[in-house]
Amino acid sequence: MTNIVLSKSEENYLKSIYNLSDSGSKLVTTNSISKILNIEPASVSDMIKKLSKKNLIYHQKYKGTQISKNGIKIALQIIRKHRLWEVFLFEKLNFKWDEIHEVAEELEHVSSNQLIDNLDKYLKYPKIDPHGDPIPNKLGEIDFVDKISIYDLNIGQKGIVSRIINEDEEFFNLLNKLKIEIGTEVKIIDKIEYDSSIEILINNRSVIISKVVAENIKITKV
Amino acid sequence: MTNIVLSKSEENYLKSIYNLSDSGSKLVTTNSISKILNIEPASVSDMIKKLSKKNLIYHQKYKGTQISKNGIKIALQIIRKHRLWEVFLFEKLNFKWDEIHEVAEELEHVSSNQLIDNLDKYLKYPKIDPHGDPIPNKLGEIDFVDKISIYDLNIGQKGIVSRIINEDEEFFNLLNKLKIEIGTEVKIIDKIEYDSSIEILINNRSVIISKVVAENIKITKV
DNA sequence: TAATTAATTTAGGTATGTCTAAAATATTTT
DNA sequence: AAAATATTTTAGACATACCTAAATTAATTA
Ligand SMILES: [Mn+2]
Ligand SMILES: [Mn+2]
Ligand SMILES: [Mn+2]
Ligand SMILES: [Mn+2]
Repeated sequence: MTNIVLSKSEENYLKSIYNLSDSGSKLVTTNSISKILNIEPASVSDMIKKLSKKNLIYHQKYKGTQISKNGIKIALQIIRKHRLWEVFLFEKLNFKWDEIHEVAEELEHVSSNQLIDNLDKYLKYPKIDPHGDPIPNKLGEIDFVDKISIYDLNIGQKGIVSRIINEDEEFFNLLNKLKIEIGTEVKIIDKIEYDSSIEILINNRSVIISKVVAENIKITKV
Repeated sequence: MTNIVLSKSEENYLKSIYNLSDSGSKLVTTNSISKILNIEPASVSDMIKKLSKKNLIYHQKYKGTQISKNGIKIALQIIRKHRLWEVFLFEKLNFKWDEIHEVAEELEHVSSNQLIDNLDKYLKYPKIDPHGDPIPNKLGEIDFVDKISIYDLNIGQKGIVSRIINEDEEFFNLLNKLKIEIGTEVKIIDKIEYDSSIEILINNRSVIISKVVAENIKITKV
């Protein structure tokens, strides 16, 4: 139980690498990390060396980076903290959908196990965060996640919105406008060939959403 | 309303300088800052230069440091955050008296005005933290604080415990053992000349506490 | 396959916040 | 008022986490 202490930077890298790797399965490129963290590739190379030395990732020069078992464990704990804080901000402090992510990005680095476990209990052990993302438990166990988006449905099919991928403010504004939230039922009315946009039915209103938007809204088939 | 962004270090220095200065009235020595932050005097000198340049403190070489009006304003906001988080941890997350300070020391540096204002509202605008210290409001206004300790009472006088100065774990353990908390009534039975300790009555039990302990428990005269 | 382009790493540099050792100044003791 | 001691500052280093520019390697295109 030797609890390694990582810097805020190291934690952010680890979380990003985990997210980019599809839960640890894929190799991650230096450039992709650079883009997601807004840090130059040269600096990413530096940090990759550092995390490799700590055995949190494996790295082959010029080939790519893979997160280690231990790295995954730590990444999941950071994600757990991030999502629990998001629940807290949303449910208890009345933050809006698009306001929680940025603050959680800071709170996730406060390092106290007691803090996060008591918060978990206080929130009654939530299974998902306000965007529908699953919250790992204390042991790092995490629920299955819906992989089908609105874009994958056929005409006539129905789905319940279960997860919102993108956390941009712009995207949330659009969802608010469309009155789409976790639990909303959608039905595919038409698929428009011309620009791959999709006509859907929400609460008996018909709207057209672009392909990108449709792909960013995961659903459970009904 | 140009909100200056300070580093965690700068914030900690500013808070310490404010605390050491008796709310801004006294000059603060480099050594005293060094001791309280556990940082070498040479490093403190460096930071003093930095904060001076930002006009948060005034400094005369070899003479001492005074916190500026602006510095006080910022220090009070950090203290506000610290104490509100302590209330949250104590009341909502069931932390013990002696566990809250360390975690609040980290949470106080999360920089979101919305976060702290919503937290304040959620906690129903508490006036004091779990140690009895007053919480500055959004404008930095702070209530009068009791300056009389148990040690200052005469034999036969009564007081209500209003504030606990020291935040050491050891000290809290002692208070728990003595069953002293905020609101407890104490009455001075005797003053023991030999070692300046004091015999007091708590809930009809008589105990003897040392001078140091008596000085660290502030009271309101009854 | 050779040339070009893209991705990645290395080399060398900067700001921040700390340190130790030495110099400068202030305070206390004799 | 010297001398001794204590406090504070300066000088020079170091780790962290970034950067830009150049070198290396890989991938793509001609
Ligand atoms: Mn988020
Ligand atoms: Mn983060
Ligand atoms: Mn405290
Ligand atoms: Mn602090």
